[in-house]
Amino acid sequence: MKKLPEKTVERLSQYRRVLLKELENGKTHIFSHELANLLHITPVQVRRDIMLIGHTGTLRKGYEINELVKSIGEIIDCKTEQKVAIIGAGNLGKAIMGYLKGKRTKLTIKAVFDVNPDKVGRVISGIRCYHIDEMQEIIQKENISIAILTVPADQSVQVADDLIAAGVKGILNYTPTPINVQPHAYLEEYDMITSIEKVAFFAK
Amino acid sequence: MKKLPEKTVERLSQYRRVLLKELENGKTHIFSHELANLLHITPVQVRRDIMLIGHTGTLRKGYEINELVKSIGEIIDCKTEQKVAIIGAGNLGKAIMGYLKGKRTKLTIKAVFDVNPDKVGRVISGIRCYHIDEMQEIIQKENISIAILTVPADQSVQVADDLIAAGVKGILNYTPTPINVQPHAYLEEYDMITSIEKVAFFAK
DNA sequence: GGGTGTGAAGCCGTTCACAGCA
DNA sequence: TGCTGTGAACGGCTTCACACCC
Repeated sequence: MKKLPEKTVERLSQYRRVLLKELENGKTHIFSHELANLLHITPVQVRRDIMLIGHTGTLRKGYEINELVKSIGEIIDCKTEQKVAIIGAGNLGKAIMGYLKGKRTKLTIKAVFDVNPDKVGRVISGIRCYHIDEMQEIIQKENISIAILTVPADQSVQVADDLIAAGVKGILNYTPTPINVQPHAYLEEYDMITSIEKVAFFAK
Repeated sequence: MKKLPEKTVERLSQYRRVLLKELENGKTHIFSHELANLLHITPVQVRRDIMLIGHTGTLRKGYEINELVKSIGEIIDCKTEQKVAIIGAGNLGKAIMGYLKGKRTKLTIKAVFDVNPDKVGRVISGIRCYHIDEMQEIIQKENISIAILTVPADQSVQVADDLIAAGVKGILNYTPTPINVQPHAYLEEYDMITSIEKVAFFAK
């Protein structure tokens, strides 16, 4: 499989989610323009993405939803379970735990880390909270490969370095401070303040 | 001023934030490569963005930080204050309130809306929480132009329609359900689950 | 020499236009 | 006819390469 464009990967994740919902509604087949409407994109885009994962569509009734979901899973899911840690048990960290709760994904949150003694040792949304000093040890022991950073801005660089040193392969940084990682690791950064200012700008 | 690229607007927001921090540290001038390093991007990118806002750099010592911050503000800030509402006072909504708290922006959060009776009528992070049934009335009365959507997925479409009907000009949708808006309004969508799955994919 | 400003080239992602198939 | 699959054109953003200036 040649490399998939980033945007295609994002959309595949969304396709799968709406397809699963359609399955629950009893639908078995779907046309590219139907899937496109659900996500407010173009049918060509949908067909192009599906083409890229090598799933060749079907005969007369569009795509067979079950098959398509399976094809997407074969592409974007890891064969082995991927373990996730959330660093920072503040409001954002808790929000993310809530979102991932009971989702049909191959991702499992194994630990959350914080420094607040009221949280350390407790179980939050079903996830055990450890002190951040134990982070590297637990990440290695549990073989956690993905980390989501929701710590205060001034700590993100240090924490990110520790994460990479502990062997994490992917970091999602929700901190406003940019970090960087070894080239063998993947980094995605998202800054809410920037997004809000962007909306404000284009809303003028 | 011709239209600015979306990506440039995002970076301008980040430039300003790190520039303000540098000012606090006593720096008065900065080179494009220094600013670039702080954000892990290229110096050319920085110069190109600055060129696009018409701020022509300075003599020997790089850019005068004060001037640059002012130029950015003139471009991305509205002359008049822009008012923001957060719809949904869950963990994510509270996280956003916290981030915007005491930030030096022209944006002010005027209200938060929820259905939970434990929250309605209370003041959360300094912001008054109203019942969502009052949303349209208050948005019009307060002249709120920007809304941030953090409600449960099944309510986002209805809420978005109500927001647009009430005259909101920009929506930032953190809900996993795609919405759409009249062409005169600006919409930005961000789906955390998708981002996590994307990181997981590229971390393999 | 070491910085900025910028036309031109390159890259990535989307859309067009159309062939092919049931 | 109405859908899928796809080469080719297009557009936006980034990078290259270089002119210019202190």
